[in-house]
Amino acid sequence: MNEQEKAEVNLSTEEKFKEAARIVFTKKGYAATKTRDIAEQAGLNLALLNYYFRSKEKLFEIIMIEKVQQLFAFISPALNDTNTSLEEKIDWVAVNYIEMLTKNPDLPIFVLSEIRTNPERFAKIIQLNTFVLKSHFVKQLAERKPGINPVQLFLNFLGMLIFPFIAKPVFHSTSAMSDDMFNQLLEDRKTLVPKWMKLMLE
Amino acid sequence: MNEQEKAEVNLSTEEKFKEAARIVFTKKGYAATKTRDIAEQAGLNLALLNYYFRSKEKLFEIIMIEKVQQLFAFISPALNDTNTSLEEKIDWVAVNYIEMLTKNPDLPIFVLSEIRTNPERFAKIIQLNTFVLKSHFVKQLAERKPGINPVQLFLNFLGMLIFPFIAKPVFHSTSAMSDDMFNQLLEDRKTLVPKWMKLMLE
DNA sequence: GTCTATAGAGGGATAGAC
DNA sequence: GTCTATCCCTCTATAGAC
Repeated sequence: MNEQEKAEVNLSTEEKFKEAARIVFTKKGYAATKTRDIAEQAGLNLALLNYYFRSKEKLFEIIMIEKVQQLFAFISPALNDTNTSLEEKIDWVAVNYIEMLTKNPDLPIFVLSEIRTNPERFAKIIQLNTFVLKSHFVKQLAERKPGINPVQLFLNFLGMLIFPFIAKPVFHSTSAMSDDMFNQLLEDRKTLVPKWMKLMLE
Repeated sequence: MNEQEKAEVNLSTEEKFKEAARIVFTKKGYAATKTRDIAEQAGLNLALLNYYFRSKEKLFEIIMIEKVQQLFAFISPALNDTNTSLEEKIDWVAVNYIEMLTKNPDLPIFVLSEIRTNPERFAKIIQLNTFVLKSHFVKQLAERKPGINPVQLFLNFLGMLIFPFIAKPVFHSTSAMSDDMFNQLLEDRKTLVPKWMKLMLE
């Protein structure tokens, strides 16, 4: 038994539930997830879930806060770095965001569809103004292209990074593209997206 | 009572259920929708739903086929028109797709998240190869930019059109943007997206 | 902390009267 | 075709033994 296996076995009961909840909630969404699914995934007794987290709803909120952070706050420090140029931000975010999303391909559609289903719940979690829409990155966009709403360019940037992951299930369900082809496409995007963004800035 | 009101009142019971189901399924998703919600929305007795459609699942499939058609097949004829240039296709699709999605803003995230939750179900519905990935549009992209996978450019095009609607709930839940601002942004996109696409083709 | 058993509510579906 | 009443299963949550 290696160190990682030991670590997994030695996870606290609470942490085992959270890890199981991450997997099941992300895959099925809140409404379609049964507490029994989570207990089974965790290999633990169902009654313990309520002992540790009081309710399905409370456990979901814990996971959801994590996931929203992961999706939005991941790029926030880079976007707000006052010491980097617009081009440097674009290059860094494209590569690192695509890598993070490749490891968590269901993350965007999970978070965005749960927000749509229950928007009120998320007003408190997301501080979009601070993190993103008033970021240094958006200020730099506004300076570079004064005639255009910087949100337009920001949407293009995020869209070009995130949309392939949103559309992925369509390719999959139709067998229109193999996993290898899709991964190659994403790998190419790490350099292509910055190239296209810079075209839009000229 | 005007003609339209008459038409609504005179809808068949079956059609009233379908109209109610469109609204509720699209807003909440399959798992979170109760058959009682649909009956209430339709102003009809719950037992009738099963009389007409046998089950929630069967009613959902009927609505889902419609919605998938609406999202994908809407642009298919334009993309497969052998008499129009690449630029003409881009111009037409951008304007008309944004207009259709403005009337159905929940359509993309609804369809894409249901496909993710249950991919098998959709293999039969979507003929992506024919409709989209092997379209005349993609062939034209491949000819224009021989060095690059045309799917990359196609993803950018669809992403720039669809992503704002996917991200809309985020702006909304954070009150980061008013409805008017968002609509103006979409209106501007009808000419901006074609402009950006043509930059990528040079 | 962990288990079994079960309460209690919700939701899909149907029987049967009209 | 449409209604009321209700079946019955599933799911969340808790009581209570260990």
